[in-house]
Amino acid sequence: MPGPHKWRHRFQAHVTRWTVPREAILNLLMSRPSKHMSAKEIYASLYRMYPGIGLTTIYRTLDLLVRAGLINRFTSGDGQNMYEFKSEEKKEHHHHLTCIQCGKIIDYSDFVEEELEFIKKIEESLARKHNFKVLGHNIEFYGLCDKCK
Amino acid sequence: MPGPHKWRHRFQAHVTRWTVPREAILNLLMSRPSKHMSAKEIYASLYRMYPGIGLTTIYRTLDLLVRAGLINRFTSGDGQNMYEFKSEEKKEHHHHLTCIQCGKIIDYSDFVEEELEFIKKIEESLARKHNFKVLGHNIEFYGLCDKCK
DNA sequence: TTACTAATGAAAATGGTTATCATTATCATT
DNA sequence: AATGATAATGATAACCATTTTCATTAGTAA
Repeated sequence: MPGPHKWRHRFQAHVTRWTVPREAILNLLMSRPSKHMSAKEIYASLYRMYPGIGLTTIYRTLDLLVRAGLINRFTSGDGQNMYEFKSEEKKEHHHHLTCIQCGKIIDYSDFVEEELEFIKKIEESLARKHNFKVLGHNIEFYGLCDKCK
Repeated sequence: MPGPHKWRHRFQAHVTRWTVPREAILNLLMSRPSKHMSAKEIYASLYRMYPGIGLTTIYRTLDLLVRAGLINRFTSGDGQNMYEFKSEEKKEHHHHLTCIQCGKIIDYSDFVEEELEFIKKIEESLARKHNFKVLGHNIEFYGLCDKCK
């Protein structure tokens, strides 16, 4: 039986049952804010304490957490999805810098104000022009990190 | 034996031989600027005129074209890669709007000037701060299109 | 405590992409 | 134009992240 949890209620708006795997996965992601992990990495991290949790459940729970808005999903360069806990603080809004050589991912969070302004302008324009409801965005830069240059 | 081609020389800076499949694939992408196609769609489109071209070669050639800077690759919402001919005209610089419901992709190219300014600022900052050489970026919005709202 | 059924996990399936390798075709040289 | 070295091709199998299936387990309301 899983215990109480800060996010339990928010999560339960999206699913009916609060279970051990769901708590474990959410805890793991929360314990490392803005740390990117793949489904397999999460599986491996949890294996010692929860050997019973299967990869399938990891995937299903990550889907739920994304839908509940508690974590972000983004595609790393090599085709697999990465997940990270979504902080509520605006100052931690950030994007990713991916090295196309070694795959290293750097977070950056400069120009957040300007970016938000820019994004807002675009969203308004898109809504007007294409009658499109913008729900989110991905901004990502790629290139070569210091070691791979 | 493949024929002459506007991009032949540019392409050959990256590979040694100019072949029929390479010409066919490049021609197809060029004939539909800013049309997004998956490897399979390209395969299907070429099948009537070139039944001998295999999917493997499509993938390999697309890689080459991306490396040669002649086409763009981006990941569509459902995980597969999409390709489009990269126009040289700055005015055709654009990004994508993906409907998370039906998968429809809309190009938009508003605020290009502001965006380029914004991007440049970020790239400079990243280069300075992380000693990172920015080679490109992806900006993508997702949400609900008019039909799926 | 019970009963309902959502959630789980093992295994198999799926699907896009990549590796292998024998065969073919390009192109500099003859 | 013919040759030959080897880059490129294509059929097949392999790969690998993710999803589906389905029998079993466990949360929750009663």
